[in-house]
Amino acid sequence: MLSIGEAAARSGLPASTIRYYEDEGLLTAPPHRKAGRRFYDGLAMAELALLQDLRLAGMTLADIRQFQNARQNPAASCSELAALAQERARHLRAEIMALRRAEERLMGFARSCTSRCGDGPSSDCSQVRRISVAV
Amino acid sequence: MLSIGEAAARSGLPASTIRYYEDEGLLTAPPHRKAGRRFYDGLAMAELALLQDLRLAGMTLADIRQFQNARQNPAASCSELAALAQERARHLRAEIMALRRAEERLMGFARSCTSRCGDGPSSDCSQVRRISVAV
DNA sequence: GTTAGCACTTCAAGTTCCTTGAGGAGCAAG
DNA sequence: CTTGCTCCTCAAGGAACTTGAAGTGCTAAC
Repeated sequence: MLSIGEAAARSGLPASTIRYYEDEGLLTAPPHRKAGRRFYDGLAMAELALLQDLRLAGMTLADIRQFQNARQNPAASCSELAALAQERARHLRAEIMALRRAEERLMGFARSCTSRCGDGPSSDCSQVRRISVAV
Repeated sequence: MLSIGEAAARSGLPASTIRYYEDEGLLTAPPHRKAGRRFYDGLAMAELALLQDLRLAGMTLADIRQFQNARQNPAASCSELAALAQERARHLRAEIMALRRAEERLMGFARSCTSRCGDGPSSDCSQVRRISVAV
Protein backbone atom coordinates (compact mmCIF):
# COMPACT_ATOMS: atom_id res chain seq x y z
CA MET A 1 0.00 0.00 0.00
CA LEU A 2 1.61 3.16 -1.23
CA SER A 3 0.84 6.68 -0.14
CA ILE A 4 0.15 9.18 -2.89
CA GLY A 5 3.70 10.48 -2.52
CA GLU A 6 5.16 7.02 -3.07
CA ALA A 7 2.78 6.39 -5.96
CA ALA A 8 3.89 9.69 -7.47
CA ALA A 9 7.55 8.73 -7.12
CA ARG A 10 7.03 5.32 -8.72
CA SER A 11 4.87 6.54 -11.58
CA GLY A 12 6.78 9.71 -12.27
CA LEU A 13 3.59 11.76 -12.11
CA PRO A 14 3.13 14.59 -9.60
CA ALA A 15 0.73 13.75 -6.77
CA SER A 16 -1.42 16.68 -7.86
CA THR A 17 -1.90 15.05 -11.26
CA ILE A 18 -2.92 11.75 -9.70
CA ARG A 19 -5.53 13.55 -7.61
CA TYR A 20 -6.64 15.43 -10.70
CA TYR A 21 -7.09 12.20 -12.67
CA GLU A 22 -9.17 10.82 -9.84
CA ASP A 23 -11.34 13.95 -9.78
CA GLU A 24 -11.86 13.55 -13.51
CA GLY A 25 -13.05 9.99 -13.05
CA LEU A 26 -10.12 8.40 -14.86
CA LEU A 27 -8.93 6.25 -12.00
CA THR A 28 -11.85 3.92 -11.56
CA ALA A 29 -11.59 1.98 -8.34
CA PRO A 30 -11.42 4.73 -5.73
CA PRO A 31 -8.30 3.88 -3.79
CA HIS A 32 -8.28 2.83 -0.17
CA ARG A 33 -8.48 5.62 2.33
CA LYS A 34 -7.20 5.97 5.85
CA ALA A 35 -8.06 9.11 7.73
CA GLY A 36 -8.85 10.79 4.44
CA ARG A 37 -5.53 9.81 2.86
CA ARG A 38 -5.22 7.80 -0.32
CA PHE A 39 -3.44 4.46 -0.47
CA TYR A 40 -2.66 2.60 -3.67
CA ASP A 41 -2.34 -1.15 -4.10
CA GLY A 42 -0.93 -3.07 -7.05
CA LEU A 43 -4.18 -2.91 -8.97
CA ALA A 44 -4.49 0.83 -8.57
CA MET A 45 -0.87 1.24 -9.68
CA ALA A 46 -1.56 -0.92 -12.73
CA GLU A 47 -4.52 1.24 -13.66
CA LEU A 48 -2.39 4.30 -13.26
CA ALA A 49 0.29 2.81 -15.50
CA LEU A 50 -2.25 2.02 -18.20
CA LEU A 51 -3.61 5.56 -17.92
CA GLN A 52 -0.11 6.92 -18.41
CA ASP A 53 0.41 4.75 -21.47
CA LEU A 54 -2.85 5.92 -23.01
CA ARG A 55 -1.88 9.55 -22.41
CA LEU A 56 1.51 8.97 -23.98
CA ALA A 57 -0.31 7.39 -26.90
CA GLY A 58 -2.01 10.72 -27.50
CA MET A 59 -5.48 9.98 -26.18
CA THR A 60 -7.33 12.92 -24.63
CA LEU A 61 -8.78 12.58 -21.16
CA ALA A 62 -12.24 12.30 -22.73
CA ASP A 63 -11.04 9.45 -24.96
CA ILE A 64 -9.62 7.68 -21.94
CA ARG A 65 -12.81 8.11 -19.97
CA GLN A 66 -14.66 6.30 -22.77
CA PHE A 67 -12.06 3.57 -22.86
CA GLN A 68 -12.30 3.05 -19.10
CA ASN A 69 -16.08 2.88 -19.33
CA ALA A 70 -15.78 0.22 -22.00
CA ARG A 71 -13.30 -1.68 -19.86
CA GLN A 72 -15.82 -1.76 -17.06
CA ASN A 73 -18.79 -2.65 -19.20
CA PRO A 74 -19.05 -6.48 -19.40
CA ALA A 75 -21.09 -6.15 -22.60
CA ALA A 76 -18.23 -4.45 -24.41
CA SER A 77 -16.33 -6.55 -26.89
CA CYS A 78 -12.84 -7.50 -25.88
CA SER A 79 -11.67 -7.44 -29.47
CA GLU A 80 -12.84 -3.84 -29.67
CA LEU A 81 -10.76 -2.94 -26.67
CA ALA A 82 -7.80 -4.74 -28.16
CA ALA A 83 -8.29 -3.01 -31.50
CA LEU A 84 -8.36 0.34 -29.80
CA ALA A 85 -5.15 -0.41 -27.94
CA GLN A 86 -3.52 -1.56 -31.17
CA GLU A 87 -4.62 1.55 -32.99
CA ARG A 88 -3.10 3.65 -30.23
CA ALA A 89 0.10 1.65 -30.45
CA ARG A 90 0.21 2.41 -34.16
CA HIS A 91 -0.28 6.08 -33.39
CA LEU A 92 2.63 5.83 -30.99
CA ARG A 93 4.87 4.24 -33.60
CA ALA A 94 4.13 7.12 -35.98
CA GLU A 95 4.96 9.63 -33.30
CA ILE A 96 8.16 7.80 -32.44
CA MET A 97 9.24 8.14 -36.07
CA ALA A 98 8.46 11.86 -36.03
CA LEU A 99 10.53 12.27 -32.87
CA ARG A 100 13.40 10.34 -34.39
CA ARG A 101 13.41 12.63 -37.41
CA ALA A 102 13.35 15.67 -35.13
CA GLU A 103 16.22 14.21 -33.13
CA GLU A 104 18.28 13.75 -36.27
CA ARG A 105 17.59 17.28 -37.44
CA LEU A 106 18.61 18.69 -34.08
CA MET A 107 21.87 16.75 -34.23
CA GLY A 108 22.36 18.08 -37.74
CA PHE A 109 21.87 21.60 -36.48
CA ALA A 110 24.41 21.01 -33.72
CA ARG A 111 26.92 19.51 -36.16
CA SER A 112 26.73 22.31 -38.68
CA CYS A 113 26.97 24.84 -35.88
CA THR A 114 30.15 23.41 -34.40
CA SER A 115 31.83 22.50 -37.67
CA ARG A 116 31.44 25.97 -39.13
CA CYS A 117 31.88 28.12 -36.07
CA GLY A 118 33.92 26.03 -33.67
CA ASP A 119 34.31 27.20 -30.12
CA GLY A 120 33.66 30.62 -28.74
CA PRO A 121 31.55 33.49 -30.03
CA SER A 122 31.54 34.04 -33.72
CA SER A 123 29.93 36.82 -35.65
CA ASP A 124 30.02 35.29 -39.11
CA CYS A 125 27.91 32.22 -38.54
CA SER A 126 24.63 34.05 -38.61
CA GLN A 127 23.91 32.35 -41.90
CA VAL A 128 24.40 28.96 -40.31
CA ARG A 129 22.24 29.99 -37.45
CA ARG A 130 19.46 31.00 -39.72
CA ILE A 131 19.40 28.26 -42.33
CA SER A 132 21.40 25.43 -40.89
CA VAL A 133 18.31 23.29 -40.95
CA ALA A 134 17.80 21.93 -44.43
CA VAL A 135 15.58 24.16 -46.52
CA MET B 1 6.53 31.91 -51.65
CA LEU B 2 3.88 30.01 -49.77
CA SER B 3 0.65 31.37 -48.34
CA ILE B 4 -0.05 30.53 -44.73
CA GLY B 5 -2.42 27.79 -45.88
CA GLU B 6 0.32 26.15 -47.95
CA ALA B 7 2.83 26.60 -45.14
CA ALA B 8 0.35 24.94 -42.79
CA ALA B 9 -0.13 22.02 -45.18
CA ARG B 10 3.62 21.50 -45.59
CA SER B 11 4.49 21.81 -41.92
CA GLY B 12 1.50 19.94 -40.57
CA LEU B 13 0.69 22.78 -38.19
CA PRO B 14 -2.64 24.61 -38.31
CA ALA B 15 -2.42 28.12 -39.74
CA SER B 16 -3.76 29.46 -36.45
CA THR B 17 -0.77 27.99 -34.65
CA ILE B 18 1.68 29.57 -37.09
CA ARG B 19 0.04 32.96 -36.48
CA TYR B 20 0.13 32.30 -32.77
CA TYR B 21 3.87 31.54 -32.87
CA GLU B 22 4.43 34.75 -34.76
CA ASP B 23 2.40 36.72 -32.20
CA GLU B 24 4.53 35.17 -29.47
CA GLY B 25 7.72 36.29 -31.18
CA LEU B 26 8.97 32.79 -32.00
CA LEU B 27 9.18 33.25 -35.75
CA THR B 28 11.89 35.85 -35.99
CA ALA B 29 12.07 37.33 -39.46
CA PRO B 30 8.55 38.64 -39.97
CA PRO B 31 7.50 37.02 -43.21
CA HIS B 32 6.76 38.92 -46.40
CA ARG B 33 3.38 40.54 -46.62
CA LYS B 34 1.16 41.37 -49.54
CA ALA B 35 -2.09 43.18 -48.85
CA GLY B 36 -1.82 42.14 -45.23
CA ARG B 37 -1.32 38.47 -46.04
CA ARG B 38 1.64 36.40 -44.96
CA PHE B 39 4.00 34.72 -47.42
CA TYR B 40 6.73 32.28 -46.46
CA ASP B 41 9.99 31.65 -48.27
CA GLY B 42 12.45 28.83 -47.77
CA LEU B 43 14.16 30.55 -44.88
CA ALA B 44 10.91 31.15 -43.04
CA MET B 45 9.92 27.52 -43.60
CA ALA B 46 13.28 26.38 -42.24
CA GLU B 47 12.78 28.46 -39.13
CA LEU B 48 9.36 26.99 -38.71
CA ALA B 49 10.76 23.47 -39.06
CA LEU B 50 13.40 24.17 -36.40
CA LEU B 51 10.71 25.57 -34.14
CA GLN B 52 8.69 22.41 -34.57
CA ASP B 53 11.70 20.27 -33.74
CA LEU B 54 12.36 22.24 -30.58
CA ARG B 55 8.73 21.88 -29.51
CA LEU B 56 8.87 18.15 -30.15
CA ALA B 57 12.02 18.07 -28.08
CA GLY B 58 10.01 19.30 -25.13
CA MET B 59 11.10 22.91 -24.99
CA THR B 60 8.52 25.41 -23.76
CA LEU B 61 7.74 28.47 -25.82
CA ALA B 62 9.70 30.54 -23.31
CA ASP B 63 12.73 28.24 -23.73
CA ILE B 64 12.49 28.58 -27.47
CA ARG B 65 12.25 32.36 -27.29
CA GLN B 66 15.57 32.35 -25.39
CA PHE B 67 17.13 30.02 -27.92
CA GLN B 68 16.00 32.21 -30.82
CA ASN B 69 17.40 35.27 -29.09
CA ALA B 70 20.72 33.50 -28.70
CA ARG B 71 20.66 32.49 -32.35
CA GLN B 72 20.30 36.11 -33.33
CA ASN B 73 22.88 37.44 -30.94
CA PRO B 74 26.29 37.45 -32.71
CA ALA B 75 28.03 37.46 -29.32
CA ALA B 76 26.50 34.14 -28.37
CA SER B 77 28.76 31.14 -28.53
CA CYS B 78 28.05 28.67 -31.30
CA SER B 79 29.21 25.79 -29.16
CA GLU B 80 26.62 26.79 -26.59
CA LEU B 81 23.90 26.66 -29.19
CA ALA B 82 25.16 23.31 -30.37
CA ALA B 83 25.31 22.01 -26.81
CA LEU B 84 21.75 23.09 -26.22
CA ALA B 85 20.59 21.34 -29.37
CA GLN B 86 22.46 18.20 -28.35
CA GLU B 87 20.95 18.26 -24.89
CA ARG B 88 17.51 18.53 -26.45
CA ALA B 89 18.31 15.64 -28.76
CA ARG B 90 19.24 13.60 -25.70
CA HIS B 91 15.95 14.55 -24.10
CA LEU B 92 14.22 13.35 -27.24
CA ARG B 93 16.02 10.02 -27.17
CA ALA B 94 14.85 9.47 -23.60
CA GLU B 95 11.29 10.28 -24.56
CA ILE B 96 11.48 7.97 -27.56
CA MET B 97 12.45 5.14 -25.24
CA ALA B 98 9.53 5.95 -22.93
CA LEU B 99 7.15 5.91 -25.88
CA ARG B 100 8.55 2.61 -27.08
CA ARG B 101 7.94 1.07 -23.68
CA ALA B 102 4.40 2.44 -23.65
CA GLU B 103 3.85 1.04 -27.13
CA GLU B 104 4.98 -2.40 -26.01
CA ARG B 105 2.73 -2.31 -22.97
CA LEU B 106 -0.26 -1.34 -25.09
CA MET B 107 0.44 -4.23 -27.45
CA GLY B 108 0.71 -6.48 -24.41
CA PHE B 109 -2.67 -5.27 -23.22
CA ALA B 110 -4.18 -5.97 -26.65
CA ARG B 111 -2.61 -9.42 -26.76
CA SER B 112 -3.82 -10.53 -23.36
CA CYS B 113 -7.26 -9.16 -24.14
CA THR B 114 -7.67 -11.12 -27.37
CA SER B 115 -5.99 -14.30 -26.22
CA ARG B 116 -8.15 -14.63 -23.14
CA CYS B 117 -11.45 -13.28 -24.37
CA GLY B 118 -11.40 -13.79 -28.11
CA ASP B 119 -14.05 -12.17 -30.23
CA GLY B 120 -17.34 -10.81 -29.11
CA PRO B 121 -18.52 -9.65 -25.70
CA SER B 122 -17.32 -11.58 -22.72
CA SER B 123 -18.32 -11.12 -19.14
CA ASP B 124 -15.54 -13.10 -17.50
CA CYS B 125 -12.55 -11.12 -18.64
CA SER B 126 -13.05 -8.30 -16.18
CA GLN B 127 -9.96 -9.51 -14.40
CA VAL B 128 -7.93 -9.20 -17.57
CA ARG B 129 -9.40 -5.81 -18.18
CA ARG B 130 -8.42 -4.66 -14.76
CA ILE B 131 -4.95 -6.07 -14.31
CA SER B 132 -3.79 -7.04 -17.76
CA VAL B 133 -1.06 -4.50 -17.52
CA ALA B 134 1.81 -5.91 -15.54
CA VAL B 135 1.53 -5.11 -11.85
C1' DG C 1 -19.48 44.78 -63.59
C1' DT C 2 -20.94 42.34 -59.89
C1' DT C 3 -21.74 38.65 -57.12
C1' DA C 4 -20.31 34.20 -54.80
C1' DG C 5 -16.91 31.77 -52.61
C1' DC C 6 -12.84 31.01 -50.47
C1' DA C 7 -8.61 31.94 -48.02
C1' DC C 8 -7.01 35.28 -45.53
C1' DT C 9 -7.02 39.17 -41.63
C1' DT C 10 -7.41 40.76 -36.38
C1' DC C 11 -8.96 40.35 -31.83
C1' DA C 12 -11.29 38.28 -27.99
C1' DA C 13 -12.90 34.47 -25.69
C1' DG C 14 -12.88 29.53 -24.86
C1' DT C 15 -10.66 24.78 -24.05
C1' DT C 16 -7.56 21.29 -22.33
C1' DC C 17 -4.59 19.66 -19.03
C1' DC C 18 -2.58 20.46 -15.53
C1' DT C 19 -0.13 23.42 -11.59
C1' DT C 20 -0.01 26.40 -7.70
C1' DG C 21 -1.58 28.40 -3.55
C1' DA C 22 -4.30 29.09 0.65
C1' DG C 23 -5.69 27.16 4.72
C1' DG C 24 -5.91 23.22 7.45
C1' DA C 25 -5.20 18.27 9.52
C1' DG C 26 -2.78 13.71 10.75
C1' DC C 27 1.29 11.74 12.56
C1' DA C 28 6.20 10.61 13.92
C1' DA C 29 10.41 12.27 16.08
C1' DG C 30 12.67 15.07 19.35
C1' DC D 1 3.72 19.16 22.90
C1' DT D 2 5.68 21.34 19.30
C1' DT D 3 8.23 20.97 14.91
C1' DG D 4 8.13 19.25 10.42
C1' DC D 5 6.56 16.44 6.93
C1' DT D 6 3.02 14.71 4.00
C1' DC D 7 -1.33 14.80 3.19
C1' DC D 8 -6.28 17.01 2.45
C1' DT D 9 -9.85 20.20 -0.31
C1' DC D 10 -11.07 23.83 -3.07
C1' DA D 11 -10.26 27.74 -6.00
C1' DA D 12 -7.53 30.24 -8.97
C1' DG D 13 -3.84 30.51 -12.32
C1' DG D 14 -1.08 29.29 -16.46
C1' DA D 15 0.71 27.23 -20.93
C1' DA D 16 -0.34 26.29 -25.48
C1' DC D 17 -3.43 26.37 -28.40
C1' DT D 18 -8.32 26.64 -30.67
C1' DT D 19 -12.51 28.69 -32.02
C1' DG D 20 -15.56 32.32 -33.35
C1' DA D 21 -17.04 36.81 -34.93
C1' DA D 22 -16.64 40.32 -38.12
C1' DG D 23 -14.34 41.99 -41.94
C1' DT D 24 -10.90 42.20 -46.40
C1' DG D 25 -9.07 40.74 -50.87
C1' DC D 26 -8.65 37.91 -54.88
C1' DT D 27 -10.65 34.94 -58.47
C1' DA D 28 -13.95 32.98 -61.26
C1' DA D 29 -18.66 32.61 -62.97
C1' DC D 30 -22.68 34.91 -64.54
